[in-house]
Amino acid sequence: MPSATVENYIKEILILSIDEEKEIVGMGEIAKSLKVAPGTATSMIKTLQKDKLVTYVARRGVNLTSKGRKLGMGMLRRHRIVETFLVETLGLDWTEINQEAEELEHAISEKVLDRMDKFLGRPEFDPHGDPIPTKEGKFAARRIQNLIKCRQKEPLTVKMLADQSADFLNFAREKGMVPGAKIEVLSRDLVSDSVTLRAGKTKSFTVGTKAAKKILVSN
Amino acid sequence: MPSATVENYIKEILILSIDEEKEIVGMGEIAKSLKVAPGTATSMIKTLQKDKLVTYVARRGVNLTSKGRKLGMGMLRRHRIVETFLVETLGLDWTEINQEAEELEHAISEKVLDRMDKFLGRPEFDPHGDPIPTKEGKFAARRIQNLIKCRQKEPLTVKMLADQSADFLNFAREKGMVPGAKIEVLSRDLVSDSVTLRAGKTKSFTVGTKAAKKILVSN
DNA sequence: ATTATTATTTTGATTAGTCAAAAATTAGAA
DNA sequence: TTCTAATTTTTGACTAATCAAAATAATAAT
Repeated sequence: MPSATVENYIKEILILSIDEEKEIVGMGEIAKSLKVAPGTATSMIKTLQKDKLVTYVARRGVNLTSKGRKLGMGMLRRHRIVETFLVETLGLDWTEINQEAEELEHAISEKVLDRMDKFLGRPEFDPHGDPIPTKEGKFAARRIQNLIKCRQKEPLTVKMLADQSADFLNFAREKGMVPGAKIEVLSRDLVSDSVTLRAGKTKSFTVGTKAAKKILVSN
Repeated sequence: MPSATVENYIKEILILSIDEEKEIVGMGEIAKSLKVAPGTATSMIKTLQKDKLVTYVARRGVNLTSKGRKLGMGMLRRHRIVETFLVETLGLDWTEINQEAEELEHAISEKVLDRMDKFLGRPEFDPHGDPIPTKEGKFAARRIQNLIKCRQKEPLTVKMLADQSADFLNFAREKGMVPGAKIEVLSRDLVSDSVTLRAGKTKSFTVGTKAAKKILVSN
């Protein structure tokens, strides 16, 4: 049985490699995202290598083995099912669930996880719109994402508005961003903290990144 | 924040002191129930003492301080709410929940616990019939009832047999209905004047209402 | 091509929790 | 009471995970 620490390292390496769309992850990134000293990461990676969860070339980086990838996907599955449960069943706010899930994901047995999954109706996406891996470790085909992460200059469909305040919903409707509407991201600029987009055939407009994160779309 | 290990020691000391109805718990008992070497228990107790969770006199035994008792009751509360959730919501069998709860009780935040408690309707007893401490660390009073009045399809604990005749006591013992035994009422039928029940995991059987009134149980 | 900067790895220490086995103490039996 | 047996405490050692700081290697800058 891998320890909670091992599970965290593997999950983090998987997330980093998905986010940056590359196989090899640098030692610095790992240490930084797990908030440990760089030397700690190095020594931990060596034990992960002994356990055949990663391959590692000194001063190059780390790569998940298929065993490691399987474990990582399992952790992502746990994490996201737990998050979904916290929002759907217990009514927590989706801004506070990550922290909670971070603890629970290590404590929950395969059996309880499966029951929870069943209870929730085998959801495919978590409350952030991220896909929940299947038991076999594969992602569901479509990806629900926000306007910061999604690809640009591609047709997208609004799936959900992750802010239920009347102000926000009114603004969204006014601009034509209702669930089901077709929109497109024209450009993004993190310096000016803005995203420019067009809904349907209307005039393009610009929103801040905070608002953009609340607009969930699928491709 | 106490570690999971500390939480386990304190919970176990509380359980032992409740079970045996005495304040002071011996080192041997602690080591045995936690399955650690005796020396390990001794050294751990010393750190618990430094944290003011127990008082300890060498070669005498261990006693919870009010701080320790509060923590212990909190753990019992966590454990029992989680168990209730596993049975009520996820449909696990009440024979397998202890192990699961043992892990989850350390990972669950106060907030999630409270939401879970609310979701379950603030239950007073767990699936084993043990009382769930309140947030203030007090037990709800147990309700002692006979098999006619008690609720069906719920685990119950035999408390007392209200007929001291040898015949009746022999019959009861033969069926496994000794004080402390876990039983469950499967069905009641006043027309045929009978109550069907099961003691532990044995085969179910049926008794008349007159006998059923003499079997006192608590939930 | 050197030097300066940045990233990574080593080294030596620390903490929590554990065990095995030796030493000490208490309790029980003769 | 005195000796044996059981219990408890001490001691020394070990593992997992961590950090700080020194040593090393790779990258970027001049």
